[in-house]
Amino acid sequence: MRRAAMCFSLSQFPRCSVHTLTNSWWQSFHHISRIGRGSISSKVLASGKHGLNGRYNSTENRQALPTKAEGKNKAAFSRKTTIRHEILDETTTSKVDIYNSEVTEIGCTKYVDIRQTIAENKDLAKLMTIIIFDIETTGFSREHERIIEIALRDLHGGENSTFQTLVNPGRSVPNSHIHGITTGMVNRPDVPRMGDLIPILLRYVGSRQKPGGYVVLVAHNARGFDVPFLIKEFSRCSFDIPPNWLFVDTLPLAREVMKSGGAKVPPKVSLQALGQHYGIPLVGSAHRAMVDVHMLSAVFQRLTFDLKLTIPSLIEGHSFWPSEVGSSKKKKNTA
DNA sequence: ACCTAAATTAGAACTTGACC
DNA sequence: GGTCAAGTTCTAATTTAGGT
Repeated sequence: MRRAAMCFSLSQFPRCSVHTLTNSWWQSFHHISRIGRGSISSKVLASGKHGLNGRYNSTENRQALPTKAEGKNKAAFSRKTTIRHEILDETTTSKVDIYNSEVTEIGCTKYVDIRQTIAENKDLAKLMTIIIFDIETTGFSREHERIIEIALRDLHGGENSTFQTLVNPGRSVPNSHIHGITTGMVNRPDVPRMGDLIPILLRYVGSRQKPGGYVVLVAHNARGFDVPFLIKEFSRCSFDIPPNWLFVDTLPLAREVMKSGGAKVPPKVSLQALGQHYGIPLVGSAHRAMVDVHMLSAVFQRLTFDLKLTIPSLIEGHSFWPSEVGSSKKKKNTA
Protein backbone atom coordinates (compact mmCIF):
# COMPACT_ATOMS: atom_id res chain seq x y z
CA MET A 1 0.00 0.00 0.00
CA ARG A 2 1.38 3.34 -1.06
CA ARG A 3 1.61 6.20 1.38
CA ALA A 4 1.35 9.63 -0.10
CA ALA A 5 4.15 12.06 0.66
CA MET A 6 1.99 15.13 0.44
CA CYS A 7 0.82 17.83 2.67
CA PHE A 8 -1.81 20.36 3.43
CA SER A 9 0.73 23.01 3.87
CA LEU A 10 -0.76 24.62 6.94
CA SER A 11 2.54 24.09 8.66
CA GLN A 12 4.37 25.87 5.88
CA PHE A 13 2.04 28.85 5.75
CA PRO A 14 0.59 29.75 9.12
CA ARG A 15 -3.18 29.92 9.02
CA CYS A 16 -3.16 33.50 10.09
CA SER A 17 -1.28 34.53 6.99
CA VAL A 18 -3.64 32.55 4.79
CA HIS A 19 -6.64 34.26 6.33
CA THR A 20 -5.06 37.66 6.02
CA LEU A 21 -4.33 37.19 2.36
CA THR A 22 -7.57 35.59 1.35
CA ASN A 23 -9.67 38.01 3.31
CA SER A 24 -7.88 40.93 1.79
CA TRP A 25 -8.48 39.48 -1.68
CA TRP A 26 -12.19 39.16 -1.06
CA GLN A 27 -12.21 42.57 0.52
CA SER A 28 -10.58 43.98 -2.59
CA PHE A 29 -13.42 42.52 -4.65
CA HIS A 30 -15.81 44.04 -2.19
CA HIS A 31 -14.07 47.39 -2.38
CA ILE A 32 -14.02 47.30 -6.16
CA SER A 33 -17.69 46.52 -6.27
CA ARG A 34 -18.50 49.45 -4.05
CA ILE A 35 -16.41 51.96 -5.96
CA GLY A 36 -17.03 50.45 -9.35
CA ARG A 37 -20.02 48.48 -10.44
CA GLY A 38 -22.53 48.68 -7.68
CA SER A 39 -23.69 46.04 -5.30
CA ILE A 40 -23.56 42.92 -7.43
CA SER A 41 -20.24 41.59 -6.29
CA SER A 42 -20.87 42.63 -2.72
CA LYS A 43 -23.32 39.77 -2.68
CA VAL A 44 -20.66 37.55 -4.13
CA LEU A 45 -18.32 38.53 -1.40
CA ALA A 46 -20.87 37.85 1.21
CA SER A 47 -21.18 34.37 -0.16
CA GLY A 48 -17.45 33.92 0.06
CA LYS A 49 -17.35 34.56 3.75
CA HIS A 50 -20.76 33.54 4.96
CA GLY A 51 -21.90 31.05 2.41
CA LEU A 52 -24.96 30.38 0.34
CA ASN A 53 -28.09 31.26 2.28
CA GLY A 54 -25.88 31.72 5.28
CA ARG A 55 -25.34 28.00 5.57
CA TYR A 56 -21.96 27.56 4.02
CA ASN A 57 -18.86 27.96 6.12
CA SER A 58 -15.47 27.08 4.76
CA THR A 59 -13.99 26.01 8.05
CA GLU A 60 -16.96 24.18 9.49
CA ASN A 61 -18.81 22.58 6.63
CA ARG A 62 -16.21 21.81 4.03
CA GLN A 63 -15.15 18.24 3.85
CA ALA A 64 -11.72 17.24 4.93
CA LEU A 65 -9.65 15.53 2.31
CA PRO A 66 -8.32 12.01 2.21
CA THR A 67 -4.77 12.05 1.01
CA LYS A 68 -3.76 8.47 1.31
CA ALA A 69 -3.12 7.16 -2.16
CA GLU A 70 -5.17 4.06 -2.75
CA GLY A 71 -4.93 3.62 -6.46
CA LYS A 72 -8.30 4.10 -8.14
CA ASN A 73 -10.29 2.50 -5.38
CA LYS A 74 -12.81 5.14 -4.38
CA ALA A 75 -13.97 3.09 -1.42
CA ALA A 76 -10.60 3.63 0.15
CA PHE A 77 -11.49 7.29 0.67
CA SER A 78 -14.26 6.56 3.13
CA ARG A 79 -11.97 5.73 6.02
CA LYS A 80 -9.92 7.68 8.51
CA THR A 81 -6.59 8.26 6.91
CA THR A 82 -3.14 9.00 8.22
CA ILE A 83 -1.38 11.73 6.31
CA ARG A 84 2.33 12.15 6.21
CA HIS A 85 3.23 15.77 5.77
CA GLU A 86 6.49 16.29 4.00
CA ILE A 87 7.77 19.75 3.31
CA LEU A 88 11.35 19.80 2.14
CA ASP A 89 13.26 18.44 5.09
CA GLU A 90 10.41 18.58 7.58
CA THR A 91 8.16 15.61 8.15
CA THR A 92 5.15 15.62 10.43
CA THR A 93 2.13 13.41 10.77
CA SER A 94 -1.51 14.27 11.35
CA LYS A 95 -4.92 12.66 10.97
CA VAL A 96 -7.82 13.79 8.86
CA ASP A 97 -11.38 12.64 9.42
CA ILE A 98 -12.96 11.76 6.12
CA TYR A 99 -16.13 10.09 7.31
CA ASN A 100 -19.17 10.72 5.22
CA SER A 101 -17.36 12.55 2.48
CA GLU A 102 -19.57 12.83 -0.54
CA VAL A 103 -18.41 11.83 -3.99
CA THR A 104 -19.10 14.54 -6.52
CA GLU A 105 -20.67 13.07 -9.61
CA ILE A 106 -18.31 14.85 -11.92
CA GLY A 107 -19.00 12.62 -14.85
CA CYS A 108 -22.69 13.41 -14.70
CA THR A 109 -22.28 17.15 -14.85
CA LYS A 110 -23.63 18.41 -18.12
CA TYR A 111 -21.08 20.24 -20.21
CA VAL A 112 -22.53 23.65 -20.68
CA ASP A 113 -20.92 27.02 -21.12
CA ILE A 114 -21.84 28.77 -17.92
CA ARG A 115 -19.76 31.85 -18.49
CA GLN A 116 -22.53 33.89 -20.00
CA THR A 117 -25.00 32.44 -17.53
CA ILE A 118 -22.87 33.67 -14.64
CA ALA A 119 -22.58 37.07 -16.26
CA GLU A 120 -26.35 37.24 -16.55
CA ASN A 121 -27.17 35.66 -13.19
CA LYS A 122 -24.76 37.14 -10.68
CA ASP A 123 -26.02 34.91 -7.89
CA LEU A 124 -24.30 32.00 -9.61
CA ALA A 125 -20.99 33.63 -8.79
CA LYS A 126 -21.68 32.69 -5.19
CA LEU A 127 -21.13 29.12 -6.23
CA MET A 128 -17.67 29.67 -7.64
CA THR A 129 -14.63 28.29 -5.85
CA ILE A 130 -11.40 29.96 -6.87
CA ILE A 131 -8.27 27.85 -6.53
CA ILE A 132 -4.76 29.01 -7.34
CA PHE A 133 -2.52 26.18 -8.55
CA ASP A 134 0.93 25.51 -9.89
CA ILE A 135 2.85 22.49 -11.14
CA GLU A 136 6.52 21.63 -11.42
CA THR A 137 7.61 19.27 -14.16
CA THR A 138 10.67 17.48 -15.49
CA GLY A 139 10.71 19.79 -18.52
CA PHE A 140 8.69 21.65 -21.11
CA SER A 141 7.38 18.92 -23.36
CA ARG A 142 4.02 17.61 -22.28
CA GLU A 143 4.64 14.62 -24.51
CA HIS A 144 7.91 13.53 -22.98
CA GLU A 145 8.02 15.15 -19.55
CA ARG A 146 6.06 14.54 -16.35
CA ILE A 147 4.59 16.48 -13.44
CA ILE A 148 6.66 16.09 -10.27
CA GLU A 149 4.93 18.51 -7.91
CA ILE A 150 1.53 20.10 -7.66
CA ALA A 151 0.16 22.67 -5.25
CA LEU A 152 -3.29 24.21 -4.88
CA ARG A 153 -4.76 26.86 -2.68
CA ASP A 154 -8.41 27.75 -2.17
CA LEU A 155 -8.62 31.53 -1.95
CA HIS A 156 -11.47 31.29 0.51
CA GLY A 157 -8.96 30.05 3.04
CA GLY A 158 -10.04 28.06 6.05
CA GLU A 159 -8.97 24.64 7.16
CA ASN A 160 -7.20 22.51 4.54
CA SER A 161 -7.26 25.42 2.13
CA THR A 162 -3.94 24.34 0.65
CA PHE A 163 -2.84 21.10 -0.94
CA GLN A 164 0.66 20.17 -1.96
CA THR A 165 2.34 16.98 -2.99
CA LEU A 166 5.32 15.63 -4.84
CA VAL A 167 4.51 13.27 -7.70
CA ASN A 168 6.51 10.19 -8.63
CA PRO A 169 7.22 10.53 -12.38
CA GLY A 170 8.70 7.04 -12.66
CA ARG A 171 11.77 8.49 -14.30
CA SER A 172 14.74 10.71 -13.51
CA VAL A 173 14.47 14.45 -12.96
CA PRO A 174 16.89 16.23 -15.31
CA ASN A 175 16.11 19.81 -14.29
CA SER A 176 16.64 19.82 -10.54
CA HIS A 177 18.61 23.05 -10.96
CA ILE A 178 15.32 24.80 -11.75
CA HIS A 179 13.18 23.77 -8.80
CA GLY A 180 15.47 21.82 -6.49
CA ILE A 181 13.40 18.65 -6.77
CA THR A 182 15.70 15.70 -7.28
CA THR A 183 15.18 12.20 -8.61
CA GLY A 184 15.74 10.85 -5.12
CA MET A 185 12.98 13.02 -3.69
CA VAL A 186 10.27 11.77 -6.06
CA ASN A 187 11.28 8.30 -7.20
CA ARG A 188 10.22 6.74 -3.93
CA PRO A 189 7.49 4.24 -3.15
CA ASP A 190 5.83 6.64 -0.70
CA VAL A 191 5.46 9.37 -3.32
CA PRO A 192 2.21 8.91 -5.29
CA ARG A 193 2.21 8.41 -9.02
CA MET A 194 -0.09 10.59 -11.10
CA GLY A 195 -2.60 7.78 -11.51
CA ASP A 196 -2.88 7.49 -7.73
CA LEU A 197 -2.92 11.22 -7.21
CA ILE A 198 -5.66 12.23 -9.64
CA PRO A 199 -8.52 10.69 -7.62
CA ILE A 200 -7.14 12.42 -4.55
CA LEU A 201 -6.89 15.66 -6.46
CA LEU A 202 -10.48 15.31 -7.61
CA ARG A 203 -11.53 14.62 -4.05
CA TYR A 204 -9.66 17.64 -2.76
CA VAL A 205 -11.14 20.02 -5.29
CA GLY A 206 -14.52 18.44 -4.70
CA SER A 207 -14.13 19.05 -0.99
CA ARG A 208 -13.63 22.76 -1.67
CA GLN A 209 -16.48 22.97 -4.15
CA LYS A 210 -19.87 24.31 -3.17
CA PRO A 211 -22.90 22.15 -3.91
CA GLY A 212 -23.85 22.59 -7.53
CA GLY A 213 -21.01 25.03 -7.97
CA TYR A 214 -18.12 25.41 -10.34
CA VAL A 215 -14.40 25.55 -9.75
CA VAL A 216 -12.12 28.15 -11.25
CA LEU A 217 -8.49 27.07 -11.31
CA VAL A 218 -6.03 29.92 -11.73
CA ALA A 219 -2.41 29.61 -12.85
CA HIS A 220 0.22 31.77 -14.51
CA ASN A 221 0.54 30.83 -18.18
CA ALA A 222 -2.19 28.27 -17.54
CA ARG A 223 -3.26 28.19 -21.16
CA GLY A 224 0.22 27.62 -22.48
CA PHE A 225 1.70 25.32 -19.87
CA ASP A 226 -0.12 24.12 -16.75
CA VAL A 227 -3.48 23.23 -18.27
CA PRO A 228 -2.13 21.38 -21.34
CA PHE A 229 0.21 19.48 -19.01
CA LEU A 230 -2.66 18.65 -16.69
CA ILE A 231 -4.84 17.51 -19.58
CA LYS A 232 -2.06 15.27 -20.89
CA GLU A 233 -1.38 13.69 -17.50
CA PHE A 234 -5.11 13.12 -16.90
CA SER A 235 -5.37 11.57 -20.34
CA ARG A 236 -2.41 9.24 -19.72
CA CYS A 237 -4.17 7.98 -16.60
CA SER A 238 -7.52 7.60 -18.41
CA PHE A 239 -9.14 10.51 -16.60
CA ASP A 240 -10.89 13.57 -17.97
CA ILE A 241 -10.71 17.06 -16.54
CA PRO A 242 -14.05 17.47 -14.76
CA PRO A 243 -16.47 19.50 -16.88
CA ASN A 244 -17.21 21.86 -14.00
CA TRP A 245 -13.61 23.05 -13.87
CA LEU A 246 -12.97 26.40 -15.51
CA PHE A 247 -9.49 27.83 -15.86
CA VAL A 248 -8.09 31.36 -15.74
CA ASP A 249 -4.67 32.36 -17.05
CA THR A 250 -3.11 35.30 -15.20
CA LEU A 251 -0.61 35.97 -17.99
CA PRO A 252 -3.04 37.89 -20.23
CA LEU A 253 -4.38 39.68 -17.15
CA ALA A 254 -0.84 40.81 -16.39
CA ARG A 255 -0.31 41.95 -19.98
CA GLU A 256 -3.52 43.92 -19.80
CA VAL A 257 -2.49 45.63 -16.58
CA MET A 258 0.98 46.40 -17.86
CA LYS A 259 -0.34 47.67 -21.18
CA SER A 260 -2.72 50.00 -19.41
CA GLY A 261 0.31 51.41 -17.60
CA GLY A 262 1.34 53.00 -20.87
CA ALA A 263 4.92 51.74 -20.95
CA LYS A 264 6.56 52.03 -24.38
CA VAL A 265 8.73 48.98 -23.85
CA PRO A 266 6.58 45.94 -22.95
CA PRO A 267 7.42 45.15 -19.34
CA LYS A 268 8.15 41.63 -18.12
CA VAL A 269 5.09 39.72 -17.04
CA SER A 270 6.71 36.65 -15.52
CA LEU A 271 5.47 35.68 -12.08
CA GLN A 272 8.72 36.83 -10.50
CA ALA A 273 8.57 40.16 -12.35
CA LEU A 274 4.98 40.67 -11.26
CA GLY A 275 5.95 39.90 -7.68
CA GLN A 276 8.64 42.55 -7.89
CA HIS A 277 6.27 44.99 -9.58
CA TYR A 278 3.77 44.67 -6.73
CA GLY A 279 6.42 44.45 -4.03
CA ILE A 280 5.43 40.97 -2.94
CA PRO A 281 8.21 39.23 -1.03
CA LEU A 282 9.14 35.70 -2.08
CA VAL A 283 8.60 33.31 0.83
CA GLY A 284 10.76 30.26 0.17
CA SER A 285 12.43 28.98 -2.96
CA ALA A 286 11.11 30.17 -6.30
CA HIS A 287 9.89 27.39 -8.60
CA ARG A 288 8.58 25.29 -5.78
CA ALA A 289 4.89 24.79 -6.43
CA MET A 290 3.47 26.08 -3.16
CA VAL A 291 5.83 29.05 -3.07
CA ASP A 292 4.69 30.04 -6.54
CA VAL A 293 1.06 29.48 -5.56
CA HIS A 294 1.61 31.77 -2.58
CA MET A 295 3.11 34.41 -4.84
CA LEU A 296 0.42 34.04 -7.50
CA SER A 297 -2.33 34.35 -4.90
CA ALA A 298 -1.04 37.80 -4.01
CA VAL A 299 -0.40 38.75 -7.64
CA PHE A 300 -3.87 37.59 -8.68
CA GLN A 301 -5.40 39.73 -5.96
CA ARG A 302 -3.63 42.81 -7.29
CA LEU A 303 -4.32 42.07 -10.95
CA THR A 304 -8.04 41.69 -10.34
CA PHE A 305 -7.98 44.89 -8.32
CA ASP A 306 -6.13 46.82 -11.02
CA LEU A 307 -8.47 45.54 -13.72
CA LYS A 308 -11.52 46.14 -11.50
CA LEU A 309 -12.64 42.58 -12.14
CA THR A 310 -15.61 41.12 -10.34
CA ILE A 311 -16.09 37.37 -10.28
CA PRO A 312 -18.71 37.46 -13.07
CA SER A 313 -16.51 39.63 -15.27
CA LEU A 314 -13.52 37.41 -14.57
CA ILE A 315 -15.48 34.32 -15.55
CA GLU A 316 -17.09 35.89 -18.56
CA GLY A 317 -14.06 37.54 -20.03
CA HIS A 318 -11.02 35.60 -18.90
CA SER A 319 -11.91 31.98 -18.24
CA PHE A 320 -11.62 29.03 -20.58
CA TRP A 321 -12.51 25.37 -20.73
CA PRO A 322 -9.82 22.72 -21.15
CA SER A 323 -11.34 21.93 -24.55
CA GLU A 324 -10.47 25.46 -25.66
CA VAL A 325 -6.77 24.98 -25.04
CA GLY A 326 -4.93 24.85 -28.34
CA SER A 327 -7.75 26.38 -30.32
CA SER A 328 -6.65 29.69 -31.70
CA LYS A 329 -8.66 32.62 -30.40
CA LYS A 330 -6.54 35.25 -32.09
CA LYS A 331 -8.48 38.43 -32.53
CA LYS A 332 -8.57 40.05 -35.92
CA ASN A 333 -7.79 43.68 -36.07
CA THR A 334 -11.08 45.33 -36.88
CA ALA A 335 -10.05 48.88 -36.07
C1' DA B 1 14.70 21.62 -24.76
C1' DC B 2 8.54 22.33 -26.41
C1' DC B 3 4.31 24.69 -27.21
C1' DT B 4 1.21 28.53 -27.31
C1' DA B 5 -0.51 33.13 -27.66
C1' DA B 6 0.62 37.80 -27.98
C1' DA B 7 3.23 41.20 -30.10
C1' DT B 8 5.66 42.85 -33.89
C1' DT B 9 6.82 43.39 -38.67
C1' DA B 10 6.33 43.41 -43.62
C1' DG B 11 3.82 43.64 -47.54
C1' DA B 12 -0.47 43.65 -50.10
C1' DA B 13 -4.82 45.76 -50.75
C1' DC B 14 -7.75 49.40 -50.29
C1' DT B 15 -9.29 54.38 -49.59
C1' DT B 16 -8.88 59.19 -50.00
C1' DG B 17 -7.60 63.53 -51.88
C1' DA B 18 -5.17 66.42 -55.18
C1' DC B 19 -4.22 67.45 -59.73
C1' DC B 20 -4.76 67.66 -64.75
C1' DG C 1 -12.46 60.03 -65.43
C1' DG C 2 -7.46 58.76 -65.03
C1' DT C 3 -3.33 58.91 -62.43
C1' DC C 4 -0.45 59.31 -58.55
C1' DA C 5 0.98 59.72 -53.71
C1' DA C 6 -0.04 59.24 -49.08
C1' DG C 7 -2.43 57.20 -45.56
C1' DT C 8 -5.07 53.35 -43.63
C1' DT C 9 -6.46 48.64 -43.09
C1' DC C 10 -5.86 43.85 -43.32
C1' DT C 11 -3.34 39.50 -43.49
C1' DA C 12 0.38 36.45 -42.96
C1' DA C 13 4.81 35.52 -41.30
C1' DT C 14 8.08 36.05 -37.79
C1' DT C 15 9.69 37.02 -33.20
C1' DT C 16 9.19 37.10 -28.33
C1' DA C 17 7.95 35.67 -23.82
C1' DG C 18 6.09 32.61 -20.59
C1' DG C 19 5.84 28.16 -18.16
C1' DT C 20 9.58 23.64 -16.16
